[in-house]
Amino acid sequence: MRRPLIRKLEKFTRLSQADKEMLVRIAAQRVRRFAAREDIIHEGEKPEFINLINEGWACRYKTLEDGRRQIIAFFLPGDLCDLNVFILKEMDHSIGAITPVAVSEISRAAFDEMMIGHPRITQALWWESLVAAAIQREWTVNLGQRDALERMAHLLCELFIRLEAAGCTSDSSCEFPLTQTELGETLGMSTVHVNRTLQELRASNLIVLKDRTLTIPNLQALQDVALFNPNYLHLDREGRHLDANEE
Amino acid sequence: MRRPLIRKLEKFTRLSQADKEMLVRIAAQRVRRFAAREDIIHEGEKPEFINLINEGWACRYKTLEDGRRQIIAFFLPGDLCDLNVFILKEMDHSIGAITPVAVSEISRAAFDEMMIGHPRITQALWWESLVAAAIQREWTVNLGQRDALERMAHLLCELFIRLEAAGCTSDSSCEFPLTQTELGETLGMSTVHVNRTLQELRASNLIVLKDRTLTIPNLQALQDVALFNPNYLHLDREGRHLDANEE
DNA sequence: GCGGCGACCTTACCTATGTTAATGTCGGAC
DNA sequence: GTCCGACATTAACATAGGTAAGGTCGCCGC
Repeated sequence: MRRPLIRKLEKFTRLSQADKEMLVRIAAQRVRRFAAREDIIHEGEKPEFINLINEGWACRYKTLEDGRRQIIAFFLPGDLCDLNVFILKEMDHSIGAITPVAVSEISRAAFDEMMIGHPRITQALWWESLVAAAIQREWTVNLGQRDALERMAHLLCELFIRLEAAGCTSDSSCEFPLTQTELGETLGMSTVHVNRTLQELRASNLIVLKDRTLTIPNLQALQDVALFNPNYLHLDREGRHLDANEE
Repeated sequence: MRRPLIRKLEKFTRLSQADKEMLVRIAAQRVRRFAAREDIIHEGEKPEFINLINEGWACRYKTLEDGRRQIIAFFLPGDLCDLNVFILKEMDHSIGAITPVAVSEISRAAFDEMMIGHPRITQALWWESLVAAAIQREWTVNLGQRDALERMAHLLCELFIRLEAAGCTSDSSCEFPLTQTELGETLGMSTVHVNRTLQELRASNLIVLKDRTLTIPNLQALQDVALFNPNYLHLDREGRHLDANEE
């Protein structure tokens, strides 16, 4: 069985056996499953748990009064929703499943226990939440400055690299469940233009996207058209070059 | 002397006298001043402190290789830069002064001391960082879904309400130091279009903007054109209706 | 087997916003 | 007092991307 959270956190720091057991235990209790398109939590509800995505893809989204919808973030396997959300009185956005998902609910008590007894996990979770914030900032840059082609390319690079960190890719391919409508809601463009843009990336041999599978034959080339700089993902562990025996 | 941080945190919770003294003490040590346009910290540097803006406006920004610049967030008096940034190896963006600013540097040690001895402050700082994340999400929605007029109106509403929470407004006016170029870099539009959009808001009597002063004669009306919903700022304190004696 | 539906693709046309460039205004340096 | 730079404004024109409409295909329920 894959443990995407552990795999991801180890990009940041080494975890002890006890740390890993703790994380497995946390992820095992209170697992809920949702069908594709189902809401995990809805705007206005009181948040009671930290959600951890174990399997599948989910997203944050927000809907304006007049129906326009914006996808604000994607949650991939191993992603945590919001450390400490329970401080807030109510959700200001919704979280919905994109594919069928398995989610672990982490209670306030379990979270506090972890923070006290496992300083390395605490550090690693801080890191993961700082990275999540950095991703959100990069999306701001993406929407504000890049044109449609760059924007799409950037999103694909990011998702691919994040999936890789969670151990959800093989070679240069990954599952890719997003519809063109969802891509449009993410990138702030119409489905028509999403289609045009994907065609353009295909025509340049930058991507192969078919049957919910994405292949990126030359990631560097795609990064180049996206003006993609992976530094915001903070995946380079302190002293990583010393750990030749990994990956 | 104003204490915008204390004022803001009290929107979330009541602080004890000891809490307030702690915050004053923290804000007093290691104060640095920067001129307008100067960088407080630059992309690539190692973050060593949490920065607290005491006076003036600053911003996060990021520059693409080809020179395009996106302003990612504004820091107003009382805003903290990033809890726990020192976990990261290097900054993935820069923070620059917009006006002359006074910044308090909070060391890792001072931060830890506060976390241990002052649980209410800890809670309040968590709240402030969750709100900062919510603001970043709302900017994603803003750039993705709203058109130029809505986008500008939304930004103005947000800034005004945040300044109000920090005690930096009087009646329906506030200082407003942003140039049209900066507004463009924030909202992902050209300066020409920023100008057109401001003219339109002025013509509808939604704003008065002159000599670096912004007046919003009817905030509700501006919120209506922006499709602005203040819930993401989480300014309504638990049981606020019980505290009739405030504000 | 048929009707319906959702994902996807396509075309033709239209508009919000960008680009370029000229002009205006104001405050500071000398 | 004049020169200069920063900022604001305006106009004329260009284009990226939106809208509307329709078509194809595969899948599911009955």
